[in-house]
Amino acid sequence: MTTIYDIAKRAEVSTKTVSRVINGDSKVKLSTRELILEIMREMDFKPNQQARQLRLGNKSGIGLLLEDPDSGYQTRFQSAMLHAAMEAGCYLSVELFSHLKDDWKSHLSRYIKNSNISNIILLPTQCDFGPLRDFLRENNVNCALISPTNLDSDFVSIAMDERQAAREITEYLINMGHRKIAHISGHPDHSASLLRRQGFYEAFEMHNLPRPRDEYIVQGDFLFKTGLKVSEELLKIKDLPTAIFACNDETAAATCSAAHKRGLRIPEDITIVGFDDVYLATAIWPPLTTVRQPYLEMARRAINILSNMRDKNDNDDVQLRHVLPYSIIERESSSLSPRGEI
Amino acid sequence: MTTIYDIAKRAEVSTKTVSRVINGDSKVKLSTRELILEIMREMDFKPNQQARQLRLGNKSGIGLLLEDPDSGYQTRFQSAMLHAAMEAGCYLSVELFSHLKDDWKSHLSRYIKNSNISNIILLPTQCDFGPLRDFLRENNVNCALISPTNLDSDFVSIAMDERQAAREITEYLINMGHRKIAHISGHPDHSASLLRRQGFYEAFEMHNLPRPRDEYIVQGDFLFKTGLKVSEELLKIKDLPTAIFACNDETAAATCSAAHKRGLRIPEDITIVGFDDVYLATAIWPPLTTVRQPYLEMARRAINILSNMRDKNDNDDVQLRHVLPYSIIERESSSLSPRGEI
DNA sequence: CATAAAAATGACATCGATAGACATTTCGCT
DNA sequence: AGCGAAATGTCTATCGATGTCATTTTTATG
Repeated sequence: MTTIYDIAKRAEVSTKTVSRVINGDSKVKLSTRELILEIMREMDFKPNQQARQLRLGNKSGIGLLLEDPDSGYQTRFQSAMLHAAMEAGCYLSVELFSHLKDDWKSHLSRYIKNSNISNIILLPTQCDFGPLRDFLRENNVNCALISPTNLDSDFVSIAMDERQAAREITEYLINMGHRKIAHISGHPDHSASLLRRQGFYEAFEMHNLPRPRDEYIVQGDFLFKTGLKVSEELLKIKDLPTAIFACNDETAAATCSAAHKRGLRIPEDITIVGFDDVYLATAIWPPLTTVRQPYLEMARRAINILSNMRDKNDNDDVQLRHVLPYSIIERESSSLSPRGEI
Repeated sequence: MTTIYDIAKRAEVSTKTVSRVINGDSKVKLSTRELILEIMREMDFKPNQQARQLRLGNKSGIGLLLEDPDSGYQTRFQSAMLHAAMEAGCYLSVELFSHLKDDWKSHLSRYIKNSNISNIILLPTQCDFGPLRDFLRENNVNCALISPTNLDSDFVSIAMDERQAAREITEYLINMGHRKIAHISGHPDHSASLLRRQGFYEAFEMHNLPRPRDEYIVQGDFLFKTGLKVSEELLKIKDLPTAIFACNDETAAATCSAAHKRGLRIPEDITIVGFDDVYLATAIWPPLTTVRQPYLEMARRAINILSNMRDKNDNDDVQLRHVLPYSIIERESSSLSPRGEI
């Protein structure tokens, strides 16, 4: 293993000077600096992080807690985070974690210490679990909360406007001539479910249209399986809706399956739109019209904030709340209302 | 920060004894050992890994290189690896990595040094990239190769029998009465493509059936998009096959889409089967009959081998080649041949 | 050219845990 | 009581990099 001693010897300087060069510390004569850099390159020297961080005492790792790797939403975020980390030249440590297990504290504290983590990114719905936030706060872990329901006075939150997005995609349906629009909502404990449903209703209000009847509002929970069950029920209604806004893409995909099963053509017979824009959205037929979460942008924001924070001491001027723009992605699962009338 | 000094003080023993307990070193009286363990638990003490590994000089991290997080296969493996790592009580560091970029070496060497990696799990097709293997070998990184084409005398390989699985699922189709069976093969550079196609042909030979005509064998590349294109072509053939064996689930899903588009019912009009059993397989309608890769079993094997290897010095007795059993998962995308005859 | 000020560099202790070489204590047993 | 084995302690060097403070070299100025 190459150490700064080897470099120092080759460069005929002291280890301290090499250290100075590594850390861009005080003034080192240009010629020595370049000589040392050249030698470091030649010998493919990378300072030992263990030793460095032992001495400096600063933890630096960024961790991402994943609850359910089967969820398209979490998968998408994970890959966006990995990309963003690569761009930023830092490393992300991904860990499966569930706050529902009763030994979550010891699990987490082991993880933090072993992986030298001082920054953690929390996804919904863990980002809203109070005891988790408190535990991390007590352990001096910085957090970035992705789309939290409740803000935190210490931690940065990065989100998109779920309600507005839901309103906008509903308005899109209204503008396509749809009036009989159903909604399959998400898990009642997730705030996103509420926000998306609120946005859905708002669109009707803004267009001075009556709210869809209760029959058209059914309860899902973001999962494909449940989506399949409830959408099968929904499609048994005699007076079928002409469009369905599903709380997320998994549910929308399930709705497509249910529609296919009943021999309904999409979008000719029924329009189906989703939310999130996960991979699944383009891996089914027809590809889903949906709301694209700004995954990469959110990931970049999170990674940059967290990796800059450790440099500064004054974290006071960090903007705590970030809302990033989403976009509506129009694909082939939606079309004009078949009757083309109100 | 709690150190062994704090523990020693509280337990009224020397740091040496604490160290002995931590490392299960020489004989420590049962009562003192338990006292110390109890105090460590109480004070939530975890030995500083930086210091420990700096002293011991043994790298320990296990890394997983991901090339394409959009691939269901890689996603599945990743989540299996995370699970297995959690079970084994170790940490997995996931990193996006492409051997196609020309700075892959420096990227990798930075990664290895920064994350303190001494074990890496390679998925197809990176596990067959010679220069990568050599580079890791030179850097004293232990590897576990998942489903490699070519074995390695230094590295463990963990695989399933792709050819036999392909044969078996084809036989399944034959036994269901299908004779006109098409195959969409994978990317020509992946050995899995070849193996799966060979298995496909083998099934016909074993049943003394003529090989399907060339028209029925088309070239895909494992991707949904390509699958959509080629399956659309395939379904234009006048004499349609009654079953299609797609090289993987993404391609099978695309084939389902193409079939839906043409108004074909699955499985009534056409049977479609995939390979891999990724999430997508159950997130489309109908859910796919497919071959299940033993993800978790392979992950466990890989993690266990790698994390045990660092304990022993004699790696000579490690079994180099592991072949794990797959299974055929029958779902609703397949049924008896519509004509029920030969 | 002398000399103070500024710039560049070096010697050494230190971070937390470990281990080697011994010294010392405790304990069970005859 | 006394012996030997087991248990534990003391002291110190070490891993690789960096902070503190002292020292050397260079530069500027009268």
